[in-house]
Amino acid sequence: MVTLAEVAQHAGVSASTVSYVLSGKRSISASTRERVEQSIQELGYHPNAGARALASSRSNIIALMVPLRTDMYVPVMMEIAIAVATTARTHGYDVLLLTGEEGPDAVRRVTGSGLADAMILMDVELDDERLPLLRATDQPSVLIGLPADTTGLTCVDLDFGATGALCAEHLALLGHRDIAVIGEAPAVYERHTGFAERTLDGLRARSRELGLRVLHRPCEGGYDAMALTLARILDERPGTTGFVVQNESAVEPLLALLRQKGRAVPEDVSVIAICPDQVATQASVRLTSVAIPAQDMGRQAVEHLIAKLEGRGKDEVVLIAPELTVRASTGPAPAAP
Amino acid sequence: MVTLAEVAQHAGVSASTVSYVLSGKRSISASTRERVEQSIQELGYHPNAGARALASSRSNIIALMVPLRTDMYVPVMMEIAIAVATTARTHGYDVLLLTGEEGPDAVRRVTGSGLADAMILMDVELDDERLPLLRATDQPSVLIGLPADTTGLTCVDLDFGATGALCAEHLALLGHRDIAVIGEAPAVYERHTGFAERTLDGLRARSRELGLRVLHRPCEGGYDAMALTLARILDERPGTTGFVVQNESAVEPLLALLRQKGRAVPEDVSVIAICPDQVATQASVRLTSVAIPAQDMGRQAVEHLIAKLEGRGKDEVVLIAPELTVRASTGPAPAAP
DNA sequence: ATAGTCTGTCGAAGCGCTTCGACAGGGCTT
DNA sequence: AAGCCCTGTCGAAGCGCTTCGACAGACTAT
Repeated sequence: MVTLAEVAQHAGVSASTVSYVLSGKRSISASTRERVEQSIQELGYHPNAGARALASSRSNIIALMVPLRTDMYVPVMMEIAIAVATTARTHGYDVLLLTGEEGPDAVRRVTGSGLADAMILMDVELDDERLPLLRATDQPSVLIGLPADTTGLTCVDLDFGATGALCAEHLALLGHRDIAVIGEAPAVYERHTGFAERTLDGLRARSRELGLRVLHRPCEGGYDAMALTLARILDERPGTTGFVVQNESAVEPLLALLRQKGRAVPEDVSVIAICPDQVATQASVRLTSVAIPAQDMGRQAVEHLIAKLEGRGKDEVVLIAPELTVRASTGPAPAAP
Repeated sequence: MVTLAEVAQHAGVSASTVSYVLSGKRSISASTRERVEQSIQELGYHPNAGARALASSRSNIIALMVPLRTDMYVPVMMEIAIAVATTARTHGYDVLLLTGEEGPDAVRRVTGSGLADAMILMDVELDDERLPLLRATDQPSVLIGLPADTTGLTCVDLDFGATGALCAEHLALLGHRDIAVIGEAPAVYERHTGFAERTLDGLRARSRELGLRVLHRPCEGGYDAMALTLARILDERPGTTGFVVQNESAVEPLLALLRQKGRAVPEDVSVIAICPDQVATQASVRLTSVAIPAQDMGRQAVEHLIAKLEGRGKDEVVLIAPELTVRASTGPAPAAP
């Protein structure tokens, strides 16, 4: 293992000079800088992370807490995680992957040990146990998701309220009057993650203004659950012509079932999905959808975190504006029979 | 920040004693141990990761390199990553998330800086640029996947050859004679990741023994690509009655298309998927499938890595035996017309 | 010419921990 | 009773880096 001292000796300067070349915190003459950089190259020097962390009390590591359960939006989580990792690297940070398993203890461990300089939390619940800890520590953090009380916190999330409203608007504009919302699995609502409720609230509020009737049904993914849910919806509101689906694993079953029942998409019924673009374009019908901007969320979370680490940046809630892309699954409501 | 020294003072012992209580590397009397543990509790002490890494030259961190591209098996990757993280924690290790983006440089950086004690690589290509580096360093590593040359390496993977054979056997046993393999996107083959080829080789070899005719077609996911691929297959081999699908995003489109063409599953055609169980059970038909044991792969990779870190454990290739679960998508071949 | 200001470099301290050798004291053996 | 070996504890060195204050030398202002 090559050390700073060896580089210094090789370049004929003192250790501190090498350190300053590396950090740029003091001015160094062009000639020495070159000599040092040359030596670093030749010897293949890499600063020792532990020593650096100890001396500077900054680890250059960001902790990312991902949910342990994988009952929803797995590709989204993955995409966020990857976006976080790549964005962090462009700022010279590495990412430590924590699972939700340890819960609040993980927060204590990370802040206590100086393992990471800051953290990003995903899958935040409305009244998350980790929040008091985050507020108590002076270590910067960013949430991806929105808890009930955001005071003293920085949060990044899709504006799910606006997303719901956008869906309502689109369907209303096409002349639909009775719409159904296929929601996440009941477990998601019980866990109080918030985003599902916010979507629904936004959608309901806008629907009221536009005169839409809304029926909401949570739904486990899969064919059987969807079949049951759809049957109930059509039983209760046979005139339903618009569907908003917020559950990746219900999308394809829904399309198959509609097909099977002889209801053509988009001629007879319209379907909007709230899902990543990839899902929308690969479905059996190219879906009109509101995208979940996973990359953007990950990237913004990191940018805000870095801003806080550098003393810039304040607590704030960043809601990303939803965008609806019209594809082949929505069309004018059929004339009333 | 509480330090070792403060704990020592609080407990009325020396710093080294506290250290030995923590590490258990020397015997400590029950009474002092208790006193020290008490102090640790009271003061809320967490050892400083940087200092520990510097002094012991072990970071207690495992690096995990995940693929940057997300063109395939994303849920599998995620599941593996989570399994790695949780298993690592049970052994006292944390996980550093690296993306494939940096390529070989990431390996240099991690080994050079002592950021991690060991690494796990996913998405290994047959002739991966990172392999020479891994062989050159004395830092332990485990691959998830199988390169062309495994000498000096430890690898964990599903036995895709046996997986292919298993699919062939199942279909042959049911009386099918003409089968088609819907493979991964062409890009996957071009990248030489190996697993797709191995599946095919295993399947072809067993098919030859069993007298099956095999048609292989790579396929981008999605409805349109699948439609094209299926049309070509049925054009070339109209008598095809068995499908093996190794591409998550082709599964549902295939089922929809078959339905649309009036070919009933499993009465007219049988479909086997090579995919995680979750996908198989949530599809519009409950799919007979060979599971991709993501959790198991992640867990085993960590176990082997830990073994190497502890001096036990040797270079070896661990192939996980595939298991075929019969569900509702396969049945006897229809009588010849 | 003198004092004052920069610029570039160095030496030394110290970050919080692990670990090695030393050693006091108690229990054996002989 | 002398010598020995354990067991449990301590002190000190040192891991590789950052950073602070010091300072030599070159330059500017008076």
